[in-house]
Amino acid sequence: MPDKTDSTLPGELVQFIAFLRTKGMKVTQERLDILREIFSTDAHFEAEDLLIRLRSQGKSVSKATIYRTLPLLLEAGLLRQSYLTGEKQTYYEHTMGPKRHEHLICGQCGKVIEFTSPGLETALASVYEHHRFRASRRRVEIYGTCADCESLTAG
Amino acid sequence: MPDKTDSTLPGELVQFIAFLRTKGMKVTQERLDILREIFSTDAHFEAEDLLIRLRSQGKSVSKATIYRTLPLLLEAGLLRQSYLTGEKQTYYEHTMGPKRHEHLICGQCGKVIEFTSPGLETALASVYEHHRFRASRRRVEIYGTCADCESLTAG
DNA sequence: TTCGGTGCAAAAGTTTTGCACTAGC
DNA sequence: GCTAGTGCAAAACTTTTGCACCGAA
Repeated sequence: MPDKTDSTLPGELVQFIAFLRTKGMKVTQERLDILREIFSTDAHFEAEDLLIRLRSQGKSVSKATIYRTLPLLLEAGLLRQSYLTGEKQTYYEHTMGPKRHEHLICGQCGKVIEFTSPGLETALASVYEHHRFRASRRRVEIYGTCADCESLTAG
Repeated sequence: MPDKTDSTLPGELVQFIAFLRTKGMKVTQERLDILREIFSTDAHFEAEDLLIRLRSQGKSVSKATIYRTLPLLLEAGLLRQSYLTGEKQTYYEHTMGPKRHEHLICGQCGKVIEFTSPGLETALASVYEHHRFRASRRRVEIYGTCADCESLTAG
């Protein structure tokens, strides 16, 4: 078995293992399986999704362990909660490094348009400075109607 | 009983009643009680809170009716979902006309700092234009550490 | 009078927890 | 070997739904 701290491992694995060691927690197979599965796609997901995906890979991780692991990943900064897809359950998405983007969400067709805006960065930076706030993560979601759906309605 | 469309009624009531009539739905005492209670404070709340608040006023509205009414208020644009306070249940807050604000949320002490930013408005307006997106509501939440907690940590 | 709305209670669905067993360290 | 972590199943909670009765239009 390769050394788990091998520098060729994906960054999120290294980060999670370091996080666990720092907190004196054990690096278990289940925790690594969950992390790997989460980072295997960019999709939003909920706890149940993760269970199904893991099962389909032959990994048998219990739902309880998933529910116990997700808060760890949030705390480690590897995961963030997302509320894009649904309104009832808790949805998650992994953090993929510094390339952050915001979302325009169409209430008609559900389409999610990602965008970045230098002007937004500037405006927020000045807000942080004014409030002496140290920002770590954020959620910018704009709900409305996309161009396609708008033209359908107008048509 | 005064005419429910009396122009001296609070705007949100007029708006809700108009919404109900437009959809051919009935203007019931329960629906009005729920709306009034929601607009009686600016606090975030969840369905259960609302039930307790209504009960304490002697209004007996069932939980089922609350759960059936909240989606109507969302659809009418009088309510929006908020995820500030908790991570599990669905939290709501009423929309209070045009005075919208964004939130800085301290992960240490839980403080919520509201802010507005003309620069942010400008940046978003240009994003909408670029994507020909018609925005109706939004959520801008920045998580991090407030100045007070930061100075405590820095010692 | 007539349906849509409400309350109640049961059901459905999500998340948490107690406990015995397993596996990292 | 010691203890944290896991799986299972039950519990705790939130939200939805079926049905009989009620009340707004």
